[in-house]
Amino acid sequence: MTLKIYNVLTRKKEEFVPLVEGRVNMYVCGPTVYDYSHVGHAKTYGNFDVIVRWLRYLGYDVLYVQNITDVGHMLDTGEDRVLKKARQLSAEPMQIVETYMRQYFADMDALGIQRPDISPRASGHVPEQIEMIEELIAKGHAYEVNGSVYFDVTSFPEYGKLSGRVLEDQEEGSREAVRTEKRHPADFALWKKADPEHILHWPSPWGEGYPGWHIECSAMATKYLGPTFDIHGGGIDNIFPHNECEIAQSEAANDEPLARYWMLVGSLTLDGVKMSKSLGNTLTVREALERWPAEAIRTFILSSHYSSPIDFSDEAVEAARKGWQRIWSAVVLVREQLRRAPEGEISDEVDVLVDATKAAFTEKMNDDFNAPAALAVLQDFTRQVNTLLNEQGPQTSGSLAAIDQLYRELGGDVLGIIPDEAEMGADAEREEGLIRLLIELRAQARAQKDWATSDRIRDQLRELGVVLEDRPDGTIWKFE
RNA sequence: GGCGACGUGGCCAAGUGGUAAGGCAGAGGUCUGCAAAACCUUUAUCACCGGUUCGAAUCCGGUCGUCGCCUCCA
Repeated sequence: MTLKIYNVLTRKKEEFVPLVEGRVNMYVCGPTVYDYSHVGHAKTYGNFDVIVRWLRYLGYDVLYVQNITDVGHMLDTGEDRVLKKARQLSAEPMQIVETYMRQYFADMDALGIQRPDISPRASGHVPEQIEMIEELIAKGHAYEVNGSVYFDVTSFPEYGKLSGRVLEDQEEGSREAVRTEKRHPADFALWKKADPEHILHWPSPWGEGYPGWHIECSAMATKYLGPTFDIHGGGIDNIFPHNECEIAQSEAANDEPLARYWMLVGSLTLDGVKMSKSLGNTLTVREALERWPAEAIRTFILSSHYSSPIDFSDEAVEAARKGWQRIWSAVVLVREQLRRAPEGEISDEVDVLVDATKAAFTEKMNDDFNAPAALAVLQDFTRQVNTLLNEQGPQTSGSLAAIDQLYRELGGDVLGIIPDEAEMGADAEREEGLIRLLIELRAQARAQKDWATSDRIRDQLRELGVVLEDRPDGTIWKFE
């Protein structure tokens, strides 16, 4: 069974063949760190998180690079995003960058998104960027004007091959000052001369200045992954001009294809409207996490294919949360029963079920990382597990362990929606002991048909976020 | 105007040639001291029109509609 990936470059689903057997070099465009990350970031990096997890599950040795943009990303007013924020807060630009970069990692951590192997920062790779720009000038792909350097798009005939845009169709940009310097309206900045008030700047062969936005990705990808690597990812909204410019720069400088497979994820809208900094309708990851568990947000993100756009709304996330809860409840039940299960080998029935589930799940994920279909496999599995536990007496420890293991692998390691253990505080053991004690007392009350006491314990625990469920074989509990 | 997606049951969403996965919501039922959970049953011919084919949600053409990008955004 082989992995297939939809390659945006060829607009076809292709069999994945890495450059070096067993190894995957991968680059994903990262965020500009000048504000809190929002749920759009959660989708993009959550999607790639599962993609990387699946590649690793398949046994690939993955090197995952995701940049941090901390300089050069301009607003349409020509201002640097970071500098603008710094001025607003009367802070050092690098202070802003540091603050939001830490916050970005904290937010992604909270969502269970595994960190990239390398998170290179643009400001830390200025020499590499200058070097690439010099190479481009030397090869006739770039030219200098008044201390700024622009890429000459007419020198790269394949410009537009990713996004399908043709140069002649492009309308001219609106930045008058910039436009007059450029030979062609579609030419883009590799290096910008620093204005006197622009406090973030570096010396270069063309005077004091700073790198353009696109060049960082080309320079850093080349540095860490080589001139050609396996997968380049990012959000579909960056297909033009950013990704297109990356290809032009890298391929013009290195004389080699930049990436073999391009994977772009669909955008996220909020209540039907595209979330954007300029519109101000953003929902931050921290805000979302105050309302839903990380696993529920992940489940929502994974409930449609990575390449599709999704609409974030209370109802949609809530529906996903309930769907996730169903799976999680089954996991809790399995683990609870495992504590006191009779020793024994795995039953034939469970053995077959687990194998079939794994095979179905693998088939879906290998088909261009079809997480929603894989999730459905897990839902199907859950229904069968519930039936088994409810209607067929106690299962052996071998069977329960196999079921638990499958949840850990597919639900935990791959999809990241099944925690290893229920999240508990520092006094976890004491807390669990207290809950079990209360359950025991309640069992005594129930035996004496003292429903008042019994219900009081259940109701008050519920208020504390502990849900009790009475089953024929005893009471189980879980956090809400 | 150009480029690119998309339009599947009440909602979300898989499925890209052989008579429609899954989740949520709804209805009925089983179980239960009650509750919760779970399980069972139940709701679609795939925007519309035309074409190709023995056969299409799935391919081709057209119509209508939604969205993204073309300017900062993951």
